[in-house]
Amino acid sequence: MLEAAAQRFVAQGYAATTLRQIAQDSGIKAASIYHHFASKQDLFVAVLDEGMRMMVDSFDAVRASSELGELRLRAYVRAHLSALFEHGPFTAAHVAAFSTAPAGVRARVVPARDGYEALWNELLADLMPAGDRDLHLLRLLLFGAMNSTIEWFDPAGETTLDQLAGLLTDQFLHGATR
Amino acid sequence: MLEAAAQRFVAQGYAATTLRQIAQDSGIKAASIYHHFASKQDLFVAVLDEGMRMMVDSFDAVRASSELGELRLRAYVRAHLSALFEHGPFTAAHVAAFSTAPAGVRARVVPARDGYEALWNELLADLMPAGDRDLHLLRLLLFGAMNSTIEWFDPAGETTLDQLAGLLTDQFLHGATR
DNA sequence: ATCGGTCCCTAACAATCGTTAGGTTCGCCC
DNA sequence: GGGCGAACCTAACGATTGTTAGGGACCGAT
Repeated sequence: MLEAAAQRFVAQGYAATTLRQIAQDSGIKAASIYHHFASKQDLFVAVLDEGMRMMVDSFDAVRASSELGELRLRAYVRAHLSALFEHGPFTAAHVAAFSTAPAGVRARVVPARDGYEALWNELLADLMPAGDRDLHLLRLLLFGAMNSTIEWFDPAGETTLDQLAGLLTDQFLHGATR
Repeated sequence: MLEAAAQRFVAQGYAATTLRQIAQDSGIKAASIYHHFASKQDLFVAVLDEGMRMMVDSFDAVRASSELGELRLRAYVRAHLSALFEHGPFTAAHVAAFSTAPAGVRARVVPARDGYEALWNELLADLMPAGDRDLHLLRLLLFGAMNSTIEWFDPAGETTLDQLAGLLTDQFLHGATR
């Protein structure tokens, strides 16, 4: 049921998604949702929290690997994309539907979000030390590029996720000109 | 009234925005909107089309300038950001609310959207000729980075729009490492 | 055998939505 | 000065929304 909800939230956003739609996708009736969640807001928060948990898990999995230097960043980018495209609709729901939720709901997800962003800030500070450039701003640009891929990238198309991760990492580190 | 509508669509998305809200912001009643637009969908399309028109205008203004090479790209990036932050909420509405609209409404705006994207594809092909790299993919990454700024950038903050345009251009062309 | 709890149902609630019908006011034009 | 259309109003429509009340079926434990 959580998965059906996530899929709807990805495709339609928070407000446009109906509890009756989610219920039908899950093979139950709308009122039955309230046996598992106290409100639509709670259901939404549960979906987004699950999505964020998966991103952190993906991140931690790379931490245990032994890649070095540039390949290391590439592995993290690949992990981020993997959570977005390969680990169910939860993470995609977080990225796509977060901004469509009312402010009150968004605030409940921000802490988990901040935690993940902090991981990336530390990662970039670790991989690209020294220099007066603003790593926080660069991280935001990287996130913008990575997260926007859900709007156009098709993992079943010509380009593979590995290739996309490679292109993203290479472009981020060395730019579009070679 | 179009402006009030755009502001609401930016902040809340399509589905969560009520005609009664837009009407109240405009100092009229909800039913009076129907004297200017045939439906909520038409109003939304009008807002997004206006936003896209402003982006194209911004783009064309740079075309008339005489910047060369790297500075030229930077001027285009600055123009894109300018449309996003300085030319009213229409362009921001397009970027932020497009994905929150039902598919039928989105389809009506796609042509104008495609036109603008084609301008950028030509621009990049012109500025960065030769090379087997996929300019279309790189353009999507650049758009992702640029458009995501509406979610966090504050033009009244420490960093100016000029600085942000510089950082974006530099990072896109030469990467985050120097 | 019966209790408690889980899971789901039907039926309905008040609220709010986009939209329509019909009327009023105002200024412009012949 | 009579007509006309633009701009706005009030009032209401049917549909849909999130949510609640109350009940039935099944389960394992007592």
